[in-house]
Amino acid sequence: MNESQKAPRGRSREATRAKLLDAAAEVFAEVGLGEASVERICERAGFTRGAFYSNFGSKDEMFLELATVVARGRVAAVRARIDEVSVECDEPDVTVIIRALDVVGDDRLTTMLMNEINIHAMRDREFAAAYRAQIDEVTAEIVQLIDEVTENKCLRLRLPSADAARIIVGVWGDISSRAAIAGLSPEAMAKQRTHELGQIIDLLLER
Amino acid sequence: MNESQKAPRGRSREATRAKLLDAAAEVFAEVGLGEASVERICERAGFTRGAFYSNFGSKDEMFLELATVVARGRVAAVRARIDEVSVECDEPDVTVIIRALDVVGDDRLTTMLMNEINIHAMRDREFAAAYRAQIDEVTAEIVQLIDEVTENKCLRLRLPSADAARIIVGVWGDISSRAAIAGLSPEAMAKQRTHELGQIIDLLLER
DNA sequence: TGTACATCAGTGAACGCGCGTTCACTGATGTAC
DNA sequence: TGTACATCAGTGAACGCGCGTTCACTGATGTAC
Repeated sequence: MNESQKAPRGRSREATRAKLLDAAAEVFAEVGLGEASVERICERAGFTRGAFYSNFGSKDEMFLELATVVARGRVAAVRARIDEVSVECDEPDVTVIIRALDVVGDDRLTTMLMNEINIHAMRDREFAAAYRAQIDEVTAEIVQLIDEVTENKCLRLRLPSADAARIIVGVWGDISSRAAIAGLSPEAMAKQRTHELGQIIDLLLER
Repeated sequence: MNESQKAPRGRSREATRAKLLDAAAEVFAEVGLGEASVERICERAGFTRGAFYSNFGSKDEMFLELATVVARGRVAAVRARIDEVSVECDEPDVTVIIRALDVVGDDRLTTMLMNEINIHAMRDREFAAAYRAQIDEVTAEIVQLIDEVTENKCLRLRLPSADAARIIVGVWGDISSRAAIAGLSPEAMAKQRTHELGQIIDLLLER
């Protein structure tokens, strides 16, 4: 409260950066890195192009920063969700895994942005290395979650949990992409995801 | 032989179109639709920009045509490969499915192009409809193949073959993407794909 | 077969628009006395 | 508390480059006689 009364310089600069990054996330998702103009990003954020270059070195540099922020955010979101879910039900069910993956904000636009980041990683070896590290972190979280759940419920996997996690993360991405292409509503998207992830988890479990 | 002696007008025009499409496939894969310049495509194909606009209405129009050609080619390749494999061994093994999927030319660049097409489908509803139809065709081929193999070998699936095919196609795409990001050599890529697809197929089979 | 003409695929110069980027400036915020 | 100055986040005009697209032209190929 009393922090926002004055809005000190550093704070408002941070806010500008954040607004520009948010706007860029949308525009990059909508039209891709190449077609996204700095003008369009700034317009959406409510600033002029000067503000952009006062905060970022170039369009590409900003894309890399955004990609890092998004990837870190994703790791944090999954981590937070896992803690939350673990607290909610101290005797976790298998569906906990699904719920943990149903990260907030994993909608059409986010899927498109993730795909854009993904393909950029294919094109830029240096960026790819950093990006893979982030993916590995997410996967590691899922591994831990799987181990926790299977142990608690005395379930057995048909594959090492690392492989299982990799498959789940991969299928998760594929489901999101197909849902985005199909133009499903957020609810339909969530339902489909739950169903298909459920199938995969069933497959992964020993009968 | 005697066909190429004269190279009649229609023929050479077709060849020009094909060269431009091939070059475009590479450039779109390398840098994406937005960053790909008509100049760069023409340079690689060995033509001037005039030739481009003599053959295609615009850059976007060409991208759509390319996407259609690639998708059709993919359907044809899987179909051909399936026939080929079926003929080779009249008592097919499960690995037949894997071999059928290891379509020729499914390398780094193709994966990047497929991802580019994929994300374009997320952005363009009309194109998405046509694209989904092509994917469904590929999936239908896989369904048939799975049915054939499982019947011949008296194997049982833990899921309806339609779901199994969808999972296989999805995982296949995910594996290709990760391999492209990891910058694996074609051989390493193929090996990884075989291994991971093998895992999935094992999961799908009743023990 | 040879000649005159028609066709048209591909050339390359030109256009003008929009882009990424720069920079001199402004005015709100923070500081010193 | 009030005043004078310093700072610097964001403004907006300007630049020039490269792009997508156009079009008058060329010369190789095909056709008619």
